[in-house]
Amino acid sequence: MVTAARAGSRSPGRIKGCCVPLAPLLPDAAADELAAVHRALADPTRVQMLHLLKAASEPICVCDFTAAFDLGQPTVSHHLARLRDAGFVTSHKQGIWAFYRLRQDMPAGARAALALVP
Amino acid sequence: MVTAARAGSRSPGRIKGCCVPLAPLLPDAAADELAAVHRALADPTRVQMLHLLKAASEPICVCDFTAAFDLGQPTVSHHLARLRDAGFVTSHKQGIWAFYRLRQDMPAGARAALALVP
DNA sequence: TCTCCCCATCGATAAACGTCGATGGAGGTG
DNA sequence: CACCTCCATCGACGTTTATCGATGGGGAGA
Repeated sequence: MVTAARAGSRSPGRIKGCCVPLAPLLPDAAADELAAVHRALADPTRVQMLHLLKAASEPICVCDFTAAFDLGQPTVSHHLARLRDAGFVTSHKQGIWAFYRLRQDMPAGARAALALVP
Repeated sequence: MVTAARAGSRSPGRIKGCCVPLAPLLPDAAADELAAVHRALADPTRVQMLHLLKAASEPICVCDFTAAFDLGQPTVSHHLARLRDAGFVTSHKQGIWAFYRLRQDMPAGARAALALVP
């Protein structure tokens, strides 16, 4: 309702200066998914992890992350799991070690967000 | 330390299959700032708000957001304040109403993140 | 086999966050 | 003036999140 009139001048039915018609909202699923992708990048440690992975030519093992971040190993594992759940990385075990790399078939939203990381 | 040897073949001092040299980390300030920008988009309501603002040709008043989101007015105000603190929007009061619009001089990080919102 | 190392998971704790109801100020309208 | 609307802030509550220490499994090496 309310067909407008922000100009404040003529035009009847609404002397009020607000209540412009708005664009339709995004589908809830789209907004939730976008928010989820950004939540994965909402922590400096995970930003750094993706930065390292973008710069690396080979998969990086958890022990390297643990050495780089001055954080406990369970915390590092936790962050990597979040990046994996958000679709940014995959892991594979090789002998004793677990290696993480950027996913090749990264979801579109994740790929776009990753482009913002130096 | 540890000059490498991922190939697993020759080269002494490290038969281990991990511990590749990593790229330098981002400056802490850069990682924190990036994380802060993404944290602002880490909620579906704020994603929708930016979506509406991108589509709007004029500033949007708080009462419109309140009507659009099925949330209490204090909550809407809270989200808008977060978007402002993150550098996405500015507000100005006009009579009784408070209008929000995208900042023209948006920080580079915010501008890039905003591009991900449809 | 026994032992050590790497790592994912669990449980706990403190901080941050989203939401609400209540309050109060600023600005129109009568 | 008194009254009403709009909105920012405050205090509180429940949920999520980041972090840690402890635990346990899986693989390598002695």
